[in-house]
Amino acid sequence: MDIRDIARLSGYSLGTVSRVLNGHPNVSERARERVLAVVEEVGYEPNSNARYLKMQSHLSVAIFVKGSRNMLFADILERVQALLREAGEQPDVVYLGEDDNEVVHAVRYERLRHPKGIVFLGGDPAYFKAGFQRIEVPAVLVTNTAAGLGFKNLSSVSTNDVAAARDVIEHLYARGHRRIGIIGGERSLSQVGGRRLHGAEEALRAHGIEFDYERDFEPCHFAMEDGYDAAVRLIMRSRDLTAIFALGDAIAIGAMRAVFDMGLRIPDDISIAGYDGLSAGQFCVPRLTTIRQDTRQLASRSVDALLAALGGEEQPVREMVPYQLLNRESVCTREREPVRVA
Amino acid sequence: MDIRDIARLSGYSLGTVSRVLNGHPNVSERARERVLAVVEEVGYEPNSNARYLKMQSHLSVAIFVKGSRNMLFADILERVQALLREAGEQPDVVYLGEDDNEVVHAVRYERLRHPKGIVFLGGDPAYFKAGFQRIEVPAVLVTNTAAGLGFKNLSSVSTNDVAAARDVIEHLYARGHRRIGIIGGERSLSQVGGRRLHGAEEALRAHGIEFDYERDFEPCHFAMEDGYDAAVRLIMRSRDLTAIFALGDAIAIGAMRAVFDMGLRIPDDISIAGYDGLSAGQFCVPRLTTIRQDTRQLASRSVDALLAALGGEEQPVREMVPYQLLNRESVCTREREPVRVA
DNA sequence: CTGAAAGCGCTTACAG
DNA sequence: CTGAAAGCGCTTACAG
Repeated sequence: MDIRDIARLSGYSLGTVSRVLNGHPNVSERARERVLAVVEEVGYEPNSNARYLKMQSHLSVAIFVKGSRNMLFADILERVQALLREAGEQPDVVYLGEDDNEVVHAVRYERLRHPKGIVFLGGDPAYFKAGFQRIEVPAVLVTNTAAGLGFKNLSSVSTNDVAAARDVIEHLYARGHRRIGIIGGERSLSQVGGRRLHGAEEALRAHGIEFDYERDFEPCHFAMEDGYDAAVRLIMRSRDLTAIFALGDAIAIGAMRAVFDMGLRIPDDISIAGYDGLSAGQFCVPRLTTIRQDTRQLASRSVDALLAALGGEEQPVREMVPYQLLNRESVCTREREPVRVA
Repeated sequence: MDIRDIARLSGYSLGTVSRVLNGHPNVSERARERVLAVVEEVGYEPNSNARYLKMQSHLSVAIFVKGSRNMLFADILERVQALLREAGEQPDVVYLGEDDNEVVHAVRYERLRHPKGIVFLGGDPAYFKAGFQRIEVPAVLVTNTAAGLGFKNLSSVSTNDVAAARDVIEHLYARGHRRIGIIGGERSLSQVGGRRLHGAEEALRAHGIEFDYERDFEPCHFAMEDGYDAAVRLIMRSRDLTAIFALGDAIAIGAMRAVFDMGLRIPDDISIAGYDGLSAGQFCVPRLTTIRQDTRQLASRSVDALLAALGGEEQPVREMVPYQLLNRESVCTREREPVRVA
């Protein structure tokens, strides 16, 4: 069943059928109705390979997701897909490992399939800097920033990680915490973890506290297992910590269990703050105090930016979306230590 | 840069270049080397649309995932994708809502893209029964069974939900629990929830307990939020319950928080058992007692089955993969109630 | 508004 | 082992 059959069945030529199918203006109402009726009746679907071959492009947009078990991305992905579908796109999603180079994958994909646009859920600006000039279609980086990279076809929508991390530290500091440890991510400034770390360090310094990376920081992947191990290492090493800032909620949840297993209470012995606002955080005991990234806006602004670019808009968007500190139960106010007389 | 350029540059004809690219036997070693060298040098990548158009099919396999926030599926998906890639496939993943009809989507997709095979992560046999005859390529249903449907091109790899649920009840019963409530899923036998429910009911009956659906069952979606609400409703209604079997770990985690919020202790006042073996379960306090579905085997057996079918194997596989009851901390032994003298 | 024709970039019998 | 040719199912100038 191909377009020629529809032409035959409808009594019109192949060209006219194609025009109807593609919503071109120059077709009579009669022709349109007739063709559509036949299409409907026989359940015809155009062959996309022929279509894209002829049009020299893939009609679809590709979504690269960095880490299939990242719940934050799962959440955003769900919305991005729904939005894209509403806009008539049928997105392709490709999963990558947490440590994969998304830009290398995208370059290969673009050559192979010629998508009309790309969205990156997560990504490292360092990779973009190195290889993004090879990709030519509009793209948008979500949850990380493309500012300063200088690519006209790369938008970004993210949370202000530096400011949000600073807020977490302020929150902790205001509640009397002075010995604060941090777990998660790496020190690389191009990654989200690195920027959160940076914001935290700044806030600490503003209060006259120099953050000691050797003693009070443990890098780790964004997973519960890793958070657990990192928390154990950190606490064993720095026994006087009164609070831990986990750079992701999954990490925080693992850390909470670690603290419990070490016979310590949360938040009384050690307070814990997370980052992301995963829904799981509100089911923890105690509920996790954290930064809520606005997945709804992250998704909708990203799709808006991509659609605009697809529509011919030349100016990329570099947007930060509002976040919110969720003050829940895993952080307590620290009583001032009694002054000890020597 | 297309195949004609490669022909020109290599001094061979277009047909020979194509044969080299596709690994056909009838090409001289000289030609192969020369062509490959040129391809390498100019970085040529064949146009997949032209290729698939000509070959009348898409070279890839499609993966339909029912519910993008389902961590069990996320886990299986990761493995399935890796395995497929190792086998040289570049899978397409399509996300569906938890309540979508995956077969309708697959039929449409097949018409449009002609994948060479399909894997369904989750799915309702009732939908397959109604519409799967329209799909002609090999497919495999993961985590649910295709037995009894009679489709030669549909394999399935799943956990024996009936038996596993029965084991959960036995576990609870052996620890003295007699008043057991169940939350999650629906009563429809074709869905996994329904089958777990069925297994539980059977086990209870074997001990002379008739399960009261009106009083002791609360259906719900497989998410923490829903588990929370369902647990509240159930406990309010059936105050004498000593244990709750949540038909999914996400549900269980929500239920644990609900029990806590109602001022009850786990497992002392109410024991909770889950199903799935999500890694999050081991970070709960207390750690969740649950059924571990073997995601590794679920993934590898599914890919094996699909690859075999793609290779010409005509006999579909209908396989159950071993599961394991993880006896952790959320279920306690119930002391026998003291006999009350009237 | 409509039709006839060219051509997108490949693969694969068919000859040789 | 290699080349010339047909054709996969579409879209889109070009005429009319």
